[in-house]
Amino acid sequence: MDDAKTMASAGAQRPPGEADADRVRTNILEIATEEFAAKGLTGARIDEIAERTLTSKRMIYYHFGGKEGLYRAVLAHCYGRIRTIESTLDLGGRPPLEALAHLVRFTFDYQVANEDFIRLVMVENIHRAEYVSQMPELQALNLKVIELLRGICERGAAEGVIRPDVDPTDLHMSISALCFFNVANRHTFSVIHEVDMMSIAAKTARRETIVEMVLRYVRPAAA
Amino acid sequence: MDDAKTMASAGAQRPPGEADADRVRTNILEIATEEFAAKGLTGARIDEIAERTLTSKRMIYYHFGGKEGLYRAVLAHCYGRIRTIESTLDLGGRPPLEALAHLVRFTFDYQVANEDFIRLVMVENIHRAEYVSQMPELQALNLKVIELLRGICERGAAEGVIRPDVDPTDLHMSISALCFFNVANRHTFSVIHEVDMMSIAAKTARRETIVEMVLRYVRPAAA
Amino acid sequence: MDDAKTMASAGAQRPPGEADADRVRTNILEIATEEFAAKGLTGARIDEIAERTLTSKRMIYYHFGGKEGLYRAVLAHCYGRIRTIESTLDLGGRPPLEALAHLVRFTFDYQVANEDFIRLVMVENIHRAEYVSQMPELQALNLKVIELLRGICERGAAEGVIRPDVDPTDLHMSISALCFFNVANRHTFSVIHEVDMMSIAAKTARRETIVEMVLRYVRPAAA
Amino acid sequence: MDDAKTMASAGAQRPPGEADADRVRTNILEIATEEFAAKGLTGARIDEIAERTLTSKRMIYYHFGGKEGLYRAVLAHCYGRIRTIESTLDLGGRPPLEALAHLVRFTFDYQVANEDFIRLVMVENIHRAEYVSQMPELQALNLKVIELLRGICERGAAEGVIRPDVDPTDLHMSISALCFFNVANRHTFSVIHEVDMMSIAAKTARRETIVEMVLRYVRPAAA
DNA sequence: CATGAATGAGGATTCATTCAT
DNA sequence: TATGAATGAATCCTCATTCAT
Repeated sequence: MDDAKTMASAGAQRPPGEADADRVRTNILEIATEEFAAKGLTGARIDEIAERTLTSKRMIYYHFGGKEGLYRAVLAHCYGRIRTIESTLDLGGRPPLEALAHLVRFTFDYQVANEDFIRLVMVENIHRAEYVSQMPELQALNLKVIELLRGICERGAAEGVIRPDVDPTDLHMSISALCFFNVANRHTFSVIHEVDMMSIAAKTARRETIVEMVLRYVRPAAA
Repeated sequence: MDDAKTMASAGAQRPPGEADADRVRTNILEIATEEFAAKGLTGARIDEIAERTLTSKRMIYYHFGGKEGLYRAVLAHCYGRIRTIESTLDLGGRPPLEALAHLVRFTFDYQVANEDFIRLVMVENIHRAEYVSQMPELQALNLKVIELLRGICERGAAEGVIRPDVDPTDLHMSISALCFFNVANRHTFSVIHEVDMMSIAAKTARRETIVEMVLRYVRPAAA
Repeated sequence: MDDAKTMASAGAQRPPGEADADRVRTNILEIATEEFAAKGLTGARIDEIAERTLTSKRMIYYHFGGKEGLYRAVLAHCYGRIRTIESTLDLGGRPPLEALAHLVRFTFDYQVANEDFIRLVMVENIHRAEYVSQMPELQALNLKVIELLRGICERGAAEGVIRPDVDPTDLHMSISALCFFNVANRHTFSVIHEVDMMSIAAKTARRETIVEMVLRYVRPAAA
Repeated sequence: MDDAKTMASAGAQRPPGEADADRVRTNILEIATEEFAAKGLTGARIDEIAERTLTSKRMIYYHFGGKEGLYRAVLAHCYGRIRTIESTLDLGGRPPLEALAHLVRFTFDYQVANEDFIRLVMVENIHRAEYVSQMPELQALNLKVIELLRGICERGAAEGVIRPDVDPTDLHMSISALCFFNVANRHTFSVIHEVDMMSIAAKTARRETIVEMVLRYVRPAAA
């Protein structure tokens, strides 16, 4: 988020209003992400978004075309960020099971730290993925995480510490499911079951349950 | 629909208007469940619900007070149904691990068969459980499933086939998470990863992965 | 216009709000006719129309669906009126040429008296008949005037006072063109040519020119 | 477009910017004519005009002051063109009736070929000639056609082939009305009466009807 | 001359809810 | 209980025009 701003004040060889426009767009995008995450596509109000930005409602239409265009831009931005962040993951040197545990903890922590993103995915699923399906740049995003998991599985199978029949995509789904639920469904789950899911202790405990679950799942029966 | 009518006018010793009113309420509730599940609380339209109903918009206000009242009634009805259905589960005679596997498969199948309920839970989480928190009858619903799991865990621990430190609520969360994701996030996941999640084969495979994951998680290390 | 009102206060055996609703619709229609005729479809403002009616903007949407729906209703109403009015024309007893002259004068007078209708037709032509083409009830309106002209031509031909090769539709087009121009183009024509087209004298003179032109056109060369 | 550029930069002794400015003005004017003719003054969009232009929106404001200024310029340009074109008409040598027929055919053909102009006149009449009235250069444009008609009538009267009481302006109005209708009202007329007005055959037939009508109108009764 | 960005006032439309009968 | 009509406060969006560079 801050990158654009930093770059703008630094580089400055480019056309005049460009840096400003970028800042305006980024600003709108930030607020819109929060609003759409908080209230959904239908629940969010263009007026409220505009009010919270540094510019006017009119600029939302100028830069993003409308409510749907803004929502699409928010989706694109959020999905884009994961790719970027995933790239920072370095699992190279670790033994397979340790790498896997690290990946699970990373996923858990990322989702906990990015509730907005989780909620946007929920919102998009309420809309039956109607918008991401129409965004070619998001289809087959080919998240690096799948490749990482494939590498781990292959190395682990070679070393005999991971069952050879574990499917990377299926494994990713399990990890995602376990981590996602903790953020997405925490509100109803904690009310219905009267349990705490927000404290650091609860989160840590849950995270380790998930790590354990994943490791036990991939390990060969006799390992 | 017609069944309700038949039953109502047949079995009833009560004043005629009462059965009618019941039928009207049930009818509205069914349509509203579909609409709220399909479009969320903000996205659903009172006019559309009324139009699909056998009665008029006025009746929604008469019986449920308004949009929020109707939404609350829908939540109450859906959560109530789980309790009812859970009661039909008979795991008594089975050995612990078999009972657990059965419970997981039941949970998976129920969620697949009741997408509307899953989506309503998503919707409610988007609203940060604002409505279920205000419904005393839903708080501490004490779902029977927790008791079932506790029984399984205890019997399993006694028999040495389940680790003694498995927490029933934590286990329920894992099962729920794995099953829920399959319905809730199927739209985005299948688009992003270009995988099929809707075919019977895909569902069955996924279900067995989940069973496996849960069983491996609870079994003692050397079992 | 007044019919609905009259009937409503007279008949009164029907459901309660119906007469009122009719009056509301009629009122909106009247104002809308004026506004669309005065400023065109794009130029007219829903707010202004609403302000001039006895009800609110919301009612326009309730009864007519929107700006286009209202415009369509206005077109339907105006075209419908001609049919009705044409039916009052009684040319039966007159000799062909006299009947024709009468019809021309009637057309001229009707158009002069109904400038709004003329302007709506202009507006619709600016829109390339986009709306009337989509109104099945207006296509092949089968205006009675064509039948009247056909009758006149046939009788006239039989009596030898009208050329046998005059086509009724072509003749109608000529009459329409001559009358229409007088209302439709009066503003630019009178400015460009500095002539009066609004005085009663000017209108009468013009009307007789048109009658003359039409009669001379249909008469056999040697008649 | 490119021709203009070539010619401008080639033949010109003038300051280079001037030719450019001319080119820009002409380009804007052409596009604006199309847009105003297509959608009317209210319906046309400055943004759309600018987009279709080779330059930017700013230039419209620079050269024409705004939407109304541009519309005025378009009117001036179109009316100016008729005068120019009318001047090419040479009826001198022909006998009066032949000259008249020629003039009618010319008028008809010009209007068919210049639909944009016809539509602009319609648009201006929708605005009750509000703009042409305020353009001194258009008032009393003294179209040459009136003079031509006066000449024809006088010669014809002298020769006894045209009634002496035919008024040139009135005759012009009749010719205009008959020709104008064919272009202006073709959309509604062809829909309502289910007739073809666009084919070459239909146009030719209609043109000859008009010629006939005009000639019969001016000829002395016994001619 | 040229361009992208910005603006405020206006304009069409929708929504949950209530009223009259 | 039932129904069509009515309402006002939003809500999304568009337009002609101007500014900064």
